Amino acid sequence: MRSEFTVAVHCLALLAYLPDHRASSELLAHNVSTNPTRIRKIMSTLKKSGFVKTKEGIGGGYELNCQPAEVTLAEVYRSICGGTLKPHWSSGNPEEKCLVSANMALVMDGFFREAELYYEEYLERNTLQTVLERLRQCQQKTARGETHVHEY
Amino acid sequence: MRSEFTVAVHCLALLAYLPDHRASSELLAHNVSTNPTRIRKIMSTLKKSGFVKTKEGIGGGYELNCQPAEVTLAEVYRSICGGTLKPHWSSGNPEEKCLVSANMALVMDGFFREAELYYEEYLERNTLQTVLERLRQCQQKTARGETHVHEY
DNA sequence: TATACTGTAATAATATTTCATACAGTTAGC
DNA sequence: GCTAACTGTATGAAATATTATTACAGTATA
Repeated sequence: MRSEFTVAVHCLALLAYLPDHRASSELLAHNVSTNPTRIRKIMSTLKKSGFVKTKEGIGGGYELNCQPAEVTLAEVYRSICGGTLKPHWSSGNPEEKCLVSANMALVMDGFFREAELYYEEYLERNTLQTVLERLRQCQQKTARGETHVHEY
Repeated sequence: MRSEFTVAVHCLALLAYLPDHRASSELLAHNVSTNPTRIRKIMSTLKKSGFVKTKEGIGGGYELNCQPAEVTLAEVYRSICGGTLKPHWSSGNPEEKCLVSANMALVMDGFFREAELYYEEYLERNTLQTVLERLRQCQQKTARGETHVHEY
């Protein structure tokens, strides 16, 4: 579920990076290395949260609907997979009389929920702009001085 | 992988809770609601990190080897599943010429690694003692005034 | 009206997680 | 020494979650 967050950030970053800030699900899918259906599902969620606009029909696709410097990763995270840091599996058994077994699931839920807030606090400090900056830092490291042909 | 953390905390908390701080993998497995093999694997890791002592043979089992108030959840977390917050799936394709596609995996890795530090920072503030306290709070809420028979 | 899109459902393929079984090695007590 | 009750670990099966594929209805453009 957390890889959906990666995909969402990737798509938003790519839209921010592209000169016209627009792309189809097929183009996004190829760039992300996944399939268009997955992209459409995730972008559909991002649309509901207002990060992108969509246009159906010929010449349609997805268009960035926000300022890269103003959208934090925490907002994207919550939109896509907030509350998913706790594991699916739960420990103990509520039917048991033992204090530990009966309540451990509940207690751990609390810890995971609170820890997630700290997690989000970090994401809060980073925006789509930060992502673009880090991408450009990669470029400087791997191909200092060279110019790339960008094949979207 | 993060549910292993839950199991580890559960086992350590139970050992801390039990009067003699000792239990076999079978007893732990039943209390946690899982199988002894899983418990032994996790406890084996906790042993290597020094949180518990083990004794093989008749009358053997696991024994707490630390002070509940001094062991933070962050230490347990790192012992069991540090570095597992980033998803298995990676976005993009390093072979692509596009800056975004080529480097997104690397950039997201960085974010996940740093976010995990914030996550651990929260766990740092909580110890096995905290877990026991929260368990007792559950008891107060659900069965105020009643005495429980504890069937380990 | 044909074409190129999104939105979404349904299902297949794959990967991960959890469980079950088995057995070698260890220790204690008889 | 022998047996019984443990841990440590390997291996494979079962259950579950994730990702990919296919299909098609709805929409906008030319």
